[in-house]
Amino acid sequence: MNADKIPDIIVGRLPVYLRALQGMAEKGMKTTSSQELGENVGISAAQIRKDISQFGEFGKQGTGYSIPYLTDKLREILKVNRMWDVVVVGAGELGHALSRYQGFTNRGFRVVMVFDNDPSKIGNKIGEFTVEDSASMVDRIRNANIKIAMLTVPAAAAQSTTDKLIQAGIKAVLNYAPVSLNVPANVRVQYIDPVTHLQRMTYYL
Amino acid sequence: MNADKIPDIIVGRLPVYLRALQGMAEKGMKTTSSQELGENVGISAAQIRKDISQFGEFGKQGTGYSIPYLTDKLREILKVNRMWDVVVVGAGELGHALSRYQGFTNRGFRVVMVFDNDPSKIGNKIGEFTVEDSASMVDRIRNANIKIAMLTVPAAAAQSTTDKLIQAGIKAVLNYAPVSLNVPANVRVQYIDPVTHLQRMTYYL
DNA sequence: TAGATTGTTAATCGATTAACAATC
DNA sequence: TAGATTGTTAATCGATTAACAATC
Repeated sequence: MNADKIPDIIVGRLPVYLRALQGMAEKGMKTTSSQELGENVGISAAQIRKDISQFGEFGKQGTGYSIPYLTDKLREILKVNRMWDVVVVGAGELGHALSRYQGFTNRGFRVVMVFDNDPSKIGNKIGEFTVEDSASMVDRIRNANIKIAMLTVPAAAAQSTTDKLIQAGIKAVLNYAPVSLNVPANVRVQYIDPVTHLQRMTYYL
Repeated sequence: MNADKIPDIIVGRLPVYLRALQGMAEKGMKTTSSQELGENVGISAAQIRKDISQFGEFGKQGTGYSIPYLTDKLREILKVNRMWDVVVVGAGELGHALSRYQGFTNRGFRVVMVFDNDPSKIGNKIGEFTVEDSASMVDRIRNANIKIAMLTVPAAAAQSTTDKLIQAGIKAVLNYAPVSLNVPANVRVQYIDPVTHLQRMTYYL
């Protein structure tokens, strides 16, 4: 469990393994092998064994990996064996969809607040949430000790909103705005921009 | 322009460069350097020069890169100097948001059809679109010669829907369902699962 | 011109794969 | 036991960085 020099590229594959294992569990499977898991996720068996073995010896020769056990271990490693509170910033259609998404809770996350700076949106209901004024965002996030934000504001507002989030103590940003963000080294950003993903595929068409 | 042995990891960075250049152009900038572009996107200047030089000599010593010229070249390389028709499969909240997203058209894509298999959704209007029955999907896509799909169906339906899309001639799938897809080698898949992105960050929290 | 910055080479660094002893 | 599969090592493969001549 040499927890501190694991390459990010390995960390990035663990959630994919975890997702596959949970899918297998739903099908009633009890064990799997690096071979089978690899076929499921499109990664070589050798790499899967190598990745997993960075964190401990979770398999058994001859029989492979216990799905519930490996699932538990991965959840522990990724720190999703708990519930993380998340804020949504930007109450447009995408923020709306994320706020109501049912797929977070059984994977370690729950949306707890939604913000926007548009007076015509502030106060609106989104499911159980009321859209709050961005003006109170920094205090609200800091007081609730929230560390994760999903950013669905327009590109032009993304950097300035991020700066505020960092002031508020946010350490992880899932950025849906189509723009690169500048953040301090102790803050993580992940990017979701459908267009960059599409453009990456058109190259091959 | 050795167009055929470019590593995928380089191809994957080009859309990010392109996005940054378009942002710079909007600010009225006319030229940039590998240094400046690198700071913008968080990549070393050396790597940016190396990546770009795989495709030609697009810069000038002493002055850097012309933003409009490099933009044109990247659009050409990525084949987004044209408009790609895209289908949305799954008319839930996310499919809804994607269907109405205004950010596609100026970056090479436009949604042209939306499908669902839920009778309560078929026939509904989403902006200018009418949700069509998935039963007619294969024919409709093949007849329109569409190559790109965005998949926003539930996880349980994702693989079978993908199989139909491939039958229909789809060659690129942007998969929002939280599951790995099995596809032939000539079909590309990109994954967008907010939870895997979040889990990749919680590791460091 | 002098200063700046590219394109490219060589060196370094890191990731993946193949292979197999250990062992369930 | 015999067969299967892990964990790990060494070899290979690929990506990144540093450095600098070329040149705008």
